This record gives sequence, structure tokens and C-alpha cells, in this order.
Amino acid sequence: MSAEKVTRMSADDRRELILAAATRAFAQGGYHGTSTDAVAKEAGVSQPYVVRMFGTKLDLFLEVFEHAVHRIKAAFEEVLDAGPFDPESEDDKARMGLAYTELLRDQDFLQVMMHGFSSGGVPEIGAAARRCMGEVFATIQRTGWSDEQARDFVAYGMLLNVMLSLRAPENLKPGDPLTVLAVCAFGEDLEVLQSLA
Amino acid sequence: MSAEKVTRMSADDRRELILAAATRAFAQGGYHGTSTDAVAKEAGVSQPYVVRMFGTKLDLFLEVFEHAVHRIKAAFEEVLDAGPFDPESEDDKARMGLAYTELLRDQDFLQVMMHGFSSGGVPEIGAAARRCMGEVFATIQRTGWSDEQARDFVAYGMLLNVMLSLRAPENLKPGDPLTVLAVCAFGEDLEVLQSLA
DNA sequence: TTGACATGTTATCAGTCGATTACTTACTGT
DNA sequence: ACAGTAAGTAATCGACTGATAACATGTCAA
Repeated sequence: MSAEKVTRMSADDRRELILAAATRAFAQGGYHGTSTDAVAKEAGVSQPYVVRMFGTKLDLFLEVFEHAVHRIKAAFEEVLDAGPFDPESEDDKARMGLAYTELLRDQDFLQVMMHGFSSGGVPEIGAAARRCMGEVFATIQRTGWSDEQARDFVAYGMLLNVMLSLRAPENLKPGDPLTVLAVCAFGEDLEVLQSLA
Repeated sequence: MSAEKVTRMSADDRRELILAAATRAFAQGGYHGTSTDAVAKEAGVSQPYVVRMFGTKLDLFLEVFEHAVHRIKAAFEEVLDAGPFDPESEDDKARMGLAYTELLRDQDFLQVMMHGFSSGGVPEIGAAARRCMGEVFATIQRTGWSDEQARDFVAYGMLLNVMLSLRAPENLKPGDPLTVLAVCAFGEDLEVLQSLA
């Protein structure tokens, strides 16, 4: 019999804890592929507690999704708010790229975003995803880039997201065409990603 | 009592029919979000029949996924096999782009591919997805483009896939930043997509 | 015609999932 | 000290899911 002191947490703190756990869980399996019980296990609480705290699984996912996108948007805003941004400068463009690749270390946010995007079949998720994608694009437009430049920047981000979803960095085989793509897409960040796995 | 003549189909034909139905069904909900019963309903057969014909739901999805990717690869190969391809030619580049945008009419294939990519959490799907992505990239490399050009081409495709998953074309609101992105990503194909919906 | 095989279906099952209810226990102000 | 509230859990439910088994019927060669 372990006589551990069972101490409690404020609901707000517990909420943050579950939100973080849910982010990890949903990052793995997406909306449909993750049970509320899996989230509960990850958070170390009971399944009914998760449901009651967030209402429904859908509400929980939406909150996780929006939080993830907000985090990503914030990374760009940080660059844009740091000082004047020259749309012609290759250097400034690199700073925006860096903001994104730094997010690769928090893979979970990017994966959750990706899962939200591909769960557009659920009406509420689709609506949230469209709104969030719009917000991210609007943020990127603040660079002053042309629509085409902004579009290509987003496209490049989507490629990285897909490569992460594929678990490409941890599964590269020499000589594989996918390896060429991964090297060329992730660049020097590839080694960092592999060391994380 | 309707006295319809119940006629039968060869297993091969029925298989094709179910495969097509499964493509439509999985395109909507992805692997986790689509039940074998939904596939059966779409195909107009009983649920056990679907399962027995393909073994498991996973086997069925893998077959649908590989078929979709093969179809997409075939679209590129058609351009490449049509005659000499000049990697410097803007015209030839446009032909490759056109091959992809023509696939937008068969949205289901692209959506299934996307769902496969984002279900990398299921080991067998992840493995298939990496192999297929590698094959597609290898096909694109046949253009003679630099790795970076090929990468950017794939990235652009991923953006279009994501925009489709978001149901963006059918949900555009004037003044929305997402509309700008959609117009700039789909170009003149946008109207075609909207008329399909 | 008939029997054997191929093409299906109905019935059913065990497991999983999201959600609800009722209960327990730690904390907090007075 | 103690009553009330907040933080959690155990038990359970109905719906759904993938899969299996048993059964029915159309098709075709001899």
C-alpha cells in the first residue's frame, strides 16, 4: 500500500495539462483516429473527466486545433513585429522560413494543423480550418510579398507538413527518391529531426 | 412486391465497382473516418461482402490509396511519354501543371492520396505513403528538373490538395484572405471546381 | 436437369467509443 | 471544526464498428 499524498490541481491548470496531452495524442492519430480515452491516458486522468471538461470530443479537437494554428501564426507575427520587413530582401524571407522550420521541433503543432486541414469532411472542422488557413495567409501577406510569393511560401509549408505526416525523416533509405526530396525540402534541419526521433 | 430480375456480376467487375465506391467514400472521411458499411452503402452491397472481398478495412484502404496514387502518377507519365521534354521550357512545365489540374476534376483521387499521407500514424499506411510519394517524386524527376524545381512542383500540388481538403472552392466568401489564396492557387480552374460542387 | 461452384445476404458477435450519472474526496472560507 | 464547493473517479449505457459464420441463390458445364 503506497500512502502517496493525492494532491489536486486547479481546473485551469488541469485544463492546460489536458490540452497539451490532447495535442500530442491528436498529432498522432488525428480527429477520427484518436479516442478521448487515449487523450485521458496521455494526460493521466480519467476519460469522463476529459469529456466533461471540454463538452465533446469535437469541442476538444477544435480547441487543440485553434491553439496549434495560433501558435504557428504567432511564430510569423514575431518576425513581422520584430522590426521593418522588406519584401524584396532575401534575408527577411529567410527569417520567415526560419520561423517555420523552428516549429519543426514542436512537430505536434504542425501535425495537429495538418490533421485539422484533412478533416474538412467534418463540417465544424472544415469551417475552422478554412478560417485558420485564411488567418495564416493574411499574416503572411503582412510581409508585403506578392500573392504568388505568399502562395508559394504556404505551399512549401504544406510540403513540409506532409513530409512530417509521412514520418519521412525517421524512415529514410539511402538511394530512395523520397530521401532526395526530404534532403532538398528540410535541408540542414533534417538531422535535427532525425535526432528527435 | 417488385419482381425485379436479380442478376449477378462477375467478382472482378464487382471488385472494380466496390473499389470505385470505396474511393468516393474514403475521399470524404479518410481511413479512420469511413466505415466499411459506408463503403458498402455507396457500392450498393452488403457490408460483410466488402470485408470478405478485401480481407480487412486496412487492405481495402491500401488498395484504394495505391490505385489513386497510380492514377496520379499515370497523368504525369502521359505527359513525359508523349514526346521529348525540355526541362528549360516554360511550355513543358505548363503541360505538367495542366496534367495535375486536370486531376482536380477527379477530386476523389487527390483526396484519397491526401488522406493516405495524413494517416501515416498507421504503420502500414505510412509505409505505403512514403513509397508512393517517392514514386511520384521519381516520376517528376524524369522531367530533368533540378531537385529544387521538382520539390517546388510537389509543394504546389500539396497546397492544392490541402485547399481541396478544406473544401475551399465551395466556401469562398468575398474579401476573405482564403479567397485570395484560392484564386491565386487554382487560377482559372477555380470556376470549374465551383461548378462541380 | 442437375450438381457444383461462385455470388451474394442475413444474423450475430465481441470490442470500442463517446457520453451520462452517481459517487468520492480533497480543499477553502468562516 | 465543519459545511460547502471544487476536483476528480467508477460504473455503466447505447450506438457503432469490423469481422465471422451460416445460409441463400444465381450461373454454368456435363
